[in-house]
Amino acid sequence: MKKRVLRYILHDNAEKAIDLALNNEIDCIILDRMLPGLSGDEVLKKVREIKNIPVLMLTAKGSDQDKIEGLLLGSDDYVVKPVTPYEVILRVRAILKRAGLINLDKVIYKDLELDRKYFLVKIKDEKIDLTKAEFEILFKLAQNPKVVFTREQLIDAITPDGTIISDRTIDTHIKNIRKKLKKDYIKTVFGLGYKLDSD
Amino acid sequence: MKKRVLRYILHDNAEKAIDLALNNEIDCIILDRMLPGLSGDEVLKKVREIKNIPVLMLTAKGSDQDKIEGLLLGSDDYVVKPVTPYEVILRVRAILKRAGLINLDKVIYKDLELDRKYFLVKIKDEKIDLTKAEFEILFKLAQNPKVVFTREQLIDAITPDGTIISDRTIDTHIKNIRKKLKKDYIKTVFGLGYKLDSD
DNA sequence: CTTTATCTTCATAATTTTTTCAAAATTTGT
DNA sequence: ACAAATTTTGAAAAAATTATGAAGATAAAG
Repeated sequence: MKKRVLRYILHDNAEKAIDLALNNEIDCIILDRMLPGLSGDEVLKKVREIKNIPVLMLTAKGSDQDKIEGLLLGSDDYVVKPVTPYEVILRVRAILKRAGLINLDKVIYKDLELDRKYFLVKIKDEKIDLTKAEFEILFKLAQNPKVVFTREQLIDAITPDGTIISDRTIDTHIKNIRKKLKKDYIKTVFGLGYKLDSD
Repeated sequence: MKKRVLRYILHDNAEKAIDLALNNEIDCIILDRMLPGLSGDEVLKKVREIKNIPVLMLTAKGSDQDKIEGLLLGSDDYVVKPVTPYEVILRVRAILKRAGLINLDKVIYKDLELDRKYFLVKIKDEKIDLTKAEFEILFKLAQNPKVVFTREQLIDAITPDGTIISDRTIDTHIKNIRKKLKKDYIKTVFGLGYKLDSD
């Protein structure tokens, strides 16, 4: 899949938002239902008449009736405020995946490339064979580079439910991953865990 | 996360409070259960019918039954009076964090930037490596710049429960932090402790 | 069933961090 | 300026954490 920049609209003026949406290459719209001027519903309708851009509807109202209305109008998903920024990100990712704009099974970090679909690890076109546990750990790290993961979090990535295994096991997996990727992508953060970072 | 002013309601009249909550951009409500006029529970119910604003319930009743009631009605947290102002602040911060309105993991002071999520310290885009104890101390100082912290308070920041370690240990940590950040952000207040301040 | 690969644990070595200590330097109040 | 109290600092001991090789346990494959 071609690499691409994701563009989005986040605007406090309805007319301008519509104009931007229709006249630019936009991948996703996060739409607040309560805009000054036109309502979010009207914006959605106007945009949809012309272009079929994925839309995440954001609203303060929380009744089921509202949910149904919003989805019927054609928004691709619907969240009720207050909502954490992280949740919004998750929803947008899901929408973009559905629309085929991004591939969540693939992660690239520097010259490292992981693909869950084919269970493949490449480093500059050179294939690396990792075991399942090793792959899952590296994938989790690569999904959020620079973020520190505790051993417990990494255990969650390799055991489905709350199976109980020792923290030391993660150390061993990390050791083996490091040996297979010659360069040391994984940095240990003393007392906390591991992260994927070069510096 | 965008910087923003936090707005709150603290009012002695239930009807006015409801009116204010519904017709203004409010981020959080601190609600006393015993209001003249309508009860706090009723206010909460009325507000929640329309808007989903985070609510901290404040009450004199202390039975478990009350706690359950309050939470069921939809308040996000619940404290029993008497309560210190500081505790209220802590609770509100926790609520706002949960609601995604503030990010407690990040602190910025002048050209100093701490991020707990990435366990990262930057000073004007230059990364600094701190140990866990050093990070916790600097984080606590940076969270409340200009506030003087005793060595005992700083010990609390690096030891989970009341582990007993010497005051001199803090001196050493401060020394090491100062060495790593070249500029001296930390000012010692003779006879009291340390604070983060330039003047 | 046997063999092989993978996962996990364990013990020890290596590393890093935390804490203490004591002498030197600084600050404060008289 | 002096004495008392407090802080700074470098060095070293103590504690905690991580790396590693080897070996046992488990699962997968032939």
